[in-house]
Amino acid sequence: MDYQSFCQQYQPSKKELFTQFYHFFKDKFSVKNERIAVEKLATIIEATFKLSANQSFANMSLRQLSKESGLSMGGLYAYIQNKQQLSLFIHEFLSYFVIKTINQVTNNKGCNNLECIIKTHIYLSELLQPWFFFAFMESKNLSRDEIKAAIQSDLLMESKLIEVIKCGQQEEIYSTILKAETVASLTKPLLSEWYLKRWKYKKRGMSIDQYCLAVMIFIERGLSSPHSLTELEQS
Amino acid sequence: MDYQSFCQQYQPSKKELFTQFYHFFKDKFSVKNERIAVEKLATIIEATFKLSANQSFANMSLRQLSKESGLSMGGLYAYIQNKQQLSLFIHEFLSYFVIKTINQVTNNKGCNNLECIIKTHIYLSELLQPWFFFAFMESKNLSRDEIKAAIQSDLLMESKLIEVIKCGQQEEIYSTILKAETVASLTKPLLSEWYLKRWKYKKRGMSIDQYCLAVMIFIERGLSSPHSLTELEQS
DNA sequence: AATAAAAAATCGAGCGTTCGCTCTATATTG
DNA sequence: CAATATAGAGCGAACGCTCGATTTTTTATT
Repeated sequence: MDYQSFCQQYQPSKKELFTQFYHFFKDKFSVKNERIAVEKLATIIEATFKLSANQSFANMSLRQLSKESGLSMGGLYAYIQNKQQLSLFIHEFLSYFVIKTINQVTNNKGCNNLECIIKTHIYLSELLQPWFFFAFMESKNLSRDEIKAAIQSDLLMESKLIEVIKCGQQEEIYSTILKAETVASLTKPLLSEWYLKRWKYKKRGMSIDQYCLAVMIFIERGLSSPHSLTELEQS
Repeated sequence: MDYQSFCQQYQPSKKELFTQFYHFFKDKFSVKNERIAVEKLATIIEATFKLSANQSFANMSLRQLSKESGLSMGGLYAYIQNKQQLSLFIHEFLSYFVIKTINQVTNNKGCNNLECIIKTHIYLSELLQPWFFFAFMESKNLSRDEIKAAIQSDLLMESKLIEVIKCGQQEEIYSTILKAETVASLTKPLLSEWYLKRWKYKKRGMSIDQYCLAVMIFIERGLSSPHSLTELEQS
């Protein structure tokens, strides 16, 4: 599986994505016309990502947002009840969408190896990069319960990682020096790295599939050389 | 070297730290009495960390800050010219302090191996955890030039990592499958992980030296088992 | 197919509040 | 008693948000 084939199967169009978004929070919007709502929601959310990336969500004013998304203040408030709900919408929908996609992928193919789980997450974070970036950087606005809900996709990911690592350890493909839980915890920031520092790898000319390959090598054998490993075995 | 011995040599007392802070920006403060200034600066900066961690720097009002630090609005403004300068002070001083300490450590001992560099950074980020956390999460307030200055310590760290990895590759201790630059880029988020998710490892009962050991094993050999490596060599 | 009535969607000036910040009066210090 | 440090009410600006007026879209009727 490479990024291109993943896209063909799982990449939603903008319209599809925000149609799902609309239905997920349907009763919260005063706008009943789906066609209009989906279109406006897309511009609002994308404007939110743009402004938040530049100046953070807290520093973004709703006047700026209304200007950037081409709506008036009143028009904006047909889609949100208040500012912090906008942040909540993004967190909640992303968590829902990630969980859904991960379950889809792991059910469809026999996705019970480390490479598949890791690629799925990195590919997904590429498709929804602004969402992932926002969710990581703007979690301060949430209450305790809201955080708990938004973190579910993260916990699912971690449990999937632990599962396949433990499996590999039982089959003696993987070392048991480090606990599976520890390896999973150290793997996660390698996944976040891709959507947090995307400009860095773009600048460096590293493609997403090259990055995935590097991460896989890094996790599965690190810096170990044939030479150094014989020493390790002796100790 | 373990954390305790690092602390004995490099941990500054609160007073020492903020005395350095005071002198670094001396001409920017209207308060001339060092004893008073150092004490007040400590409470202001620590209050900033506390409030920013809860609600982000942007959502922190200066009225909250003055209350939390026990000063009036006027008193507060004897130490800062404006709100965003407070954020800038923290970024600039941390960068200065990190560069200074890394240079100290790498000069004192022959610190030319990966373990020493990595431990130095993790230990330092433990000593100054709120500073590192703040610098990571609150970089949006800075202008382009200010970012460029604040990022210097990061670039120094990366270049040190690349240096020792290349060295290990030349000595054939380390594999050359991944470029040293790539390994360094993947190593950095493992260092950030410690100060970004510190509660997670505290909850799990993992000490800082256990974490360092895990990171070293992860980087130097990943999940490779004796069994799997013979396969790798054949391919 | 044209048109009128009803419903839905949008507008934007205006409300009360809070913000960053200032400045003079007061308290503290050497 | 100077010089220094702090207090906190007050300023204009910008904030989140509301709500009656207006425009756009849908529905009903000819």
